[in-house]
Amino acid sequence: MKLKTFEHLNCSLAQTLSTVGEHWTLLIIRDVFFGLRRFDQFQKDLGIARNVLSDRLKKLVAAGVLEKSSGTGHPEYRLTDKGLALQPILVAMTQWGDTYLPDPAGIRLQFIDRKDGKAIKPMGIYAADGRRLQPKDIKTKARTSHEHIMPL
Amino acid sequence: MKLKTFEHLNCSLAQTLSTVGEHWTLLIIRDVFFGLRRFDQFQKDLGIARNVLSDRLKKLVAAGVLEKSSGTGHPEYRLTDKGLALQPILVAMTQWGDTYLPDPAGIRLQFIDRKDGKAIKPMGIYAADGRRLQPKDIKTKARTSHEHIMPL
DNA sequence: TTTTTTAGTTGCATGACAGAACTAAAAGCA
DNA sequence: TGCTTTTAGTTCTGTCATGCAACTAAAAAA
Repeated sequence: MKLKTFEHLNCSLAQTLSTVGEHWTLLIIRDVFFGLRRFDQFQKDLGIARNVLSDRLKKLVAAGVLEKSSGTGHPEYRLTDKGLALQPILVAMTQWGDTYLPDPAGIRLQFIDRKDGKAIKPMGIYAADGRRLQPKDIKTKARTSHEHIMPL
Repeated sequence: MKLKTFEHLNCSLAQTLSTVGEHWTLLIIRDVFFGLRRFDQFQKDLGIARNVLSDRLKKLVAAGVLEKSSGTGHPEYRLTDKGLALQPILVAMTQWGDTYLPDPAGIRLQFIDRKDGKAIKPMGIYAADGRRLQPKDIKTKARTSHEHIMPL
């Protein structure tokens, strides 16, 4: 039996996971944000099997998250706008890991605003006027049906 | 060969993915945010295989993301603080899906601030003073070594 | 008590992944 | 130019993970 997809759930989170939720996928994208561009760079950095890497890169290009350079020379992979827009997800996951699964030796890395050299505002959910919101402060309006305390 | 873990990468993103990056895991957590509490509710809502659901719930409890009610009565699963802190990740993934993998019938759901009924500020990366930052506006300081344009 | 619902576990078939070996094109070098 | 090395994959094999159905046991309902 094939691996079940999430498409039967009409849910934006499920759609996102169908695109970038497979094993290794977000780490490959991280590497591209890091500046890596080529097959062997990803392979060596992550220690991923070559056949799996090949499969993931194909799917990411097909999904419009990565762009593969065409023409002569060795292929290079870059983020499209769609791929760049994943940045908040990656930063949020990184900060969660830093907080709840810390390295005993200390914080692994910090995100810095180039302009003023200060740390970015921690990822979180903010109201239109800038107040920080907690899970219970939020409700959702669904196109289809009912409201929940905090449905996703 | 076993499924390779990400622990050889000393990276907070990899640590997070080791905890919540498996197939189905984030959708189960979404369901708990939704208010679902019990085994069969998750199973019916997601259509996940029962053995896999059983495995994922055990791991999430062991990781401290979910809490299983003890004592008499049917077991219930709830989010710990560690689990509640995943909310920004879920919202960011939901919004990315809404933007880049939209439902032809329109936006699936919106996140609303209970206090004023307004939509939340879109997930993104903000400077300490509130400016919105783009990928190239950010650098990182790593404990270990070099700086990158936007390493994660 | 009997029945039904809930929460799992077990067993099997197949797909997905890890690892190594192989191939072909591109790049570097004599 | 020809030879070698690097890069970017593909192919092959064995094993793990997942999907599905059937089974069990405890709790709840009747």
